Order: sequence, then C-alpha cells, then structure tokens
Amino acid sequence: MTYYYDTMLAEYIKNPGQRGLGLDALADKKFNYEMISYSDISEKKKLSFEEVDLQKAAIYSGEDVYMTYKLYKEQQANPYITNSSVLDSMELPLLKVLSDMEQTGIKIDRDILKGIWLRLEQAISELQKEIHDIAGVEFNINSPKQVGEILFESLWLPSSKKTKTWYSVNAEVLDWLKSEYPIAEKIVTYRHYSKLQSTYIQWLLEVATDEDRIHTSYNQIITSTGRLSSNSPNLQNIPTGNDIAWEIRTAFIPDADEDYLMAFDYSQVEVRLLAIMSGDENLLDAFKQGKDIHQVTGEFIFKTKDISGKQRQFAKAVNFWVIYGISPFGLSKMIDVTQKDAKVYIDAFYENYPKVREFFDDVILWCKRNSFVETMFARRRYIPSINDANKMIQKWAEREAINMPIQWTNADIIKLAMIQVVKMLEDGNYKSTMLLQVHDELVFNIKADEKDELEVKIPYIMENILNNAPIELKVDGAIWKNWKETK
DNA sequence: TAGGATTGCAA
DNA sequence: TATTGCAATCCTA
Repeated sequence: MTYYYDTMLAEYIKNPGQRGLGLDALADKKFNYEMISYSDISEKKKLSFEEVDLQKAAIYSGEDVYMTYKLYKEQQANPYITNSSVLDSMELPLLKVLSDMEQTGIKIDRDILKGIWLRLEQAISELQKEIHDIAGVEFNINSPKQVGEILFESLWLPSSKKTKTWYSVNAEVLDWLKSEYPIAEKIVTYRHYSKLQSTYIQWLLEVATDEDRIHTSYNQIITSTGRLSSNSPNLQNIPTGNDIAWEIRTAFIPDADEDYLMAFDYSQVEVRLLAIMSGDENLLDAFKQGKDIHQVTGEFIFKTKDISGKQRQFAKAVNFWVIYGISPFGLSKMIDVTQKDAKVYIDAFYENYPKVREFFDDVILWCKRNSFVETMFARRRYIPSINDANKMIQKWAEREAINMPIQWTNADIIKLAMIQVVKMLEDGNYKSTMLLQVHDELVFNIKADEKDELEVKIPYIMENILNNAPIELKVDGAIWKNWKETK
C-alpha cells in the first residue's frame, strides 16, 4: 500500500473555503518564505521544464520537496488534522478515486453532437432573422447592451429592472414581456439555443479526445460547501431540459456497444438528513412509513388530507428551502406567493416538525460558542461572523450555520459512497467502472455480464453509508444506453 | 489582451 | 432577502 498525502487537502479540511492552498501561498503564509517561481527559472515562461537549466531545475524541485515536507510536519502537529478521520478516510482515498475517474473519461458520440449542432445552427439563424425583422435593424443579439437599446430605446417596451450599468435583459425580464411582445420570446429561445450550442456542443466536441472520450477534471478543494466541482469541461452542469437540450445527454454513451450506462442518484438526501440529525419524530415516521414527504408536509401546511398538485409543489419547495434557513420574503419570491402566505407555510413546517426548530437553534447556539459547526463525520467549518456586531451579517452566518451540517454531510456521504463502491468493484474484480459524479448522482459504465449484480450492489452500498441511522437513505437508479435524464 | 459585467446551466 | 461553481460573450481599460 502506497502511502500518499496532500498538503492542500489537509489545509482544506482545516479551513474549507479559504483561498491560497497552494504550496507557494502556504510557504509564504506559514514560514514567511518566498518560493522560486517558475517564471524565474524558465526565462519568460517560454521554456518547458525539460529545457530549464539543470542546476536551476534541481534547486527549484528541491525547494518544492523540502517545503512540502516542512508543511507536512507542520500539519501533523495540528491535532484537528491528526485526530480527524476526514482526511485519512475520506479526502485522501477519494483523491485516488477521482484521479482514476478523470483518466477513464466518458465516451461520447460525435455524430450525435454534430447533428444537434447543425439543427441548432439552423434554428439560430432563423431566429436571428426574425428578431432583426421585428427590430427593423440588425444588431448583436448576444450583446445585453444592444438588446437593451433595441427593446427599451428603439421599440420602447416597458422596462422593469436595471443592472448596475444598464437595463436588465435577463430571462426574468424577457419572460415578463413575452406574452405581449413576441420579440422577447424569440430572444429567449435564441439565447437558449446559443447557450446549448456554444457552451455545450461546441465545447464538448473541442475537448473530446481522438478516442472520442471526455476527461473532466475534478476540483476537490475549491468549494465552501464540501462539494466537488468539475471543469474542462464541466460535466456537472449538462442540461436536463426536455427539449433539444435533453438530447445532449444521448451523446454520452457506454464504452462498448454491449455495455450499459447506469446512473444512481440519492433521493431527497437533505430532508432525510434533516430528519436523522434533528431526530424529529414526525419527519422520521413519514420516512419510516415510506410516505411521500412532500404530501405529508402539504397536509400539515394546508390542514387537509386532500391537497392539490399545486399545494404539493409548494410543500416541496418549503421542504427544500427551510434547510437553507430561507426567510418568508425569499420563499415568496421563489414560489410566487405573498410574503404572508410564505410565512404561514414556514411556520406550519416548524410547528409540525418541532425538533427541526430545536435542532437549528442548537446549531446556532453551538456555533456562537465555538465559532464552528460540524457534520456527522466531525468535519468542521468555521463561521466567525456568527458573532458579528452587524445583525445582517449575523443572520447570514446563522443561515450558513443551519445549512452547513446538512449540506456538508450530504457531500461527505457521496464521497464515502464513491470510495466504498470503487473498493467493491476492485475487490470483486469487476470490469465496470465509475465515470462521473454529479453532486448526488454517480454514473457508471457497466459490463453486460455484471449488470444484474451491480444494479443491486451499488445502490445497496450507497443507501447504507450511515451505520445505525434510524432511516435508510434512498437511491434511485436507471440503466441506459446513454446518459438521459431521469426526471 | 485581461478582466469585469451579464447571462445561464447544474445540483 | 438560498448556495456553489463553470463557462460564453461582450466590451472597456
């Protein structure tokens, strides 16, 4: 067993959310030592490393090694780092898992992407013509400034919002206009198609390898929420829409014709975690009895067993937003009801899940005393602004404190699941591989003869990450010949 | 050419 | 007056 370590990961678990976790920054911060920069030895950054003068390269490299060691020693003297299992049992094993996923990549079908590209191109040029006709002048539809000029100073449509510098012309504004002014709707559609074409189709085709595979990079230490991020390309924001956007996912295909793509995603993890962590009986009972949690909350809020589809939607939003400590104002904006109604919904939620309120109050109190909050796995996040003199800042910090234990535990759970699932695949000598992580979803390439076993084993591991929890986590799975949307 | 501003995609 | 992050495009400095 090879031992490996990462000073950046250690620094991240100590204080997530901070910038400057690189060797240069840490050497400067901790030892007041200025590292030799690469441009110093490479003459205007033009030289690749093998071209650098050997003497200089040796000193540069030696310094890197020495500083890494010095930093390692410094970190190992920190009891939080050495006592926490988060680094050893979570982040470091995950590092290897992510590295393997990056190298594996996922296969795409270029022809499908090219086909979508052409159809988008056609639609975009038609829309462009129609928009220019209505405007009576040619302009750049991609330029918010020019769109604002045309809509509000040439066609004199009623303007609503402003940005810092100009009329706002975002989707919210255009949606408001589109029932009366067809140009607004056409611009919305134009933008939608341009977005798909340039940000997704174009970009995916550019970064795909000669073997038609896409290799994203995961960043393990960037977020302040414990999540991973993905870039070059970002495979965590591939569209899920139900129009042509949906077809982009059909271009993600298995390694071989006879293989399958399988996706498993955690369902309502955060509400389930809220139930577990708060210990609220009503919430726990609903899950134990396998009830539809949005229905249950809806029945509480609207005081009837017979709630409408719309009421269920409201209840769903309340279940979701309460975890973020949302205010009546925020909720009213989000689901388009009056502030008064929003307050009634939120109050009803707390009234019927009383231990949730207690749990949140306890978290805030704990945070005020200790300046940090923790996940179920004792991962810490410092929130010193919880004691800020400014009430606004304090309230903000309180929402952060409420949300952190749940959101970060959620992130921790899927990290552990990834490690355990990969271990199972390795121990069982399976040929199937884990390809992607999209926050609460894992995507696999599954060999045909392993399908029956793995479609049981993988979700079983995911659902049983928490030992001794009063309720199970729930995982939905789906098997495809491509990566289509589940919802 | 760099970077701020605006916009929009996901969870 | 949820959050986080990645990326495209325009356009000014």
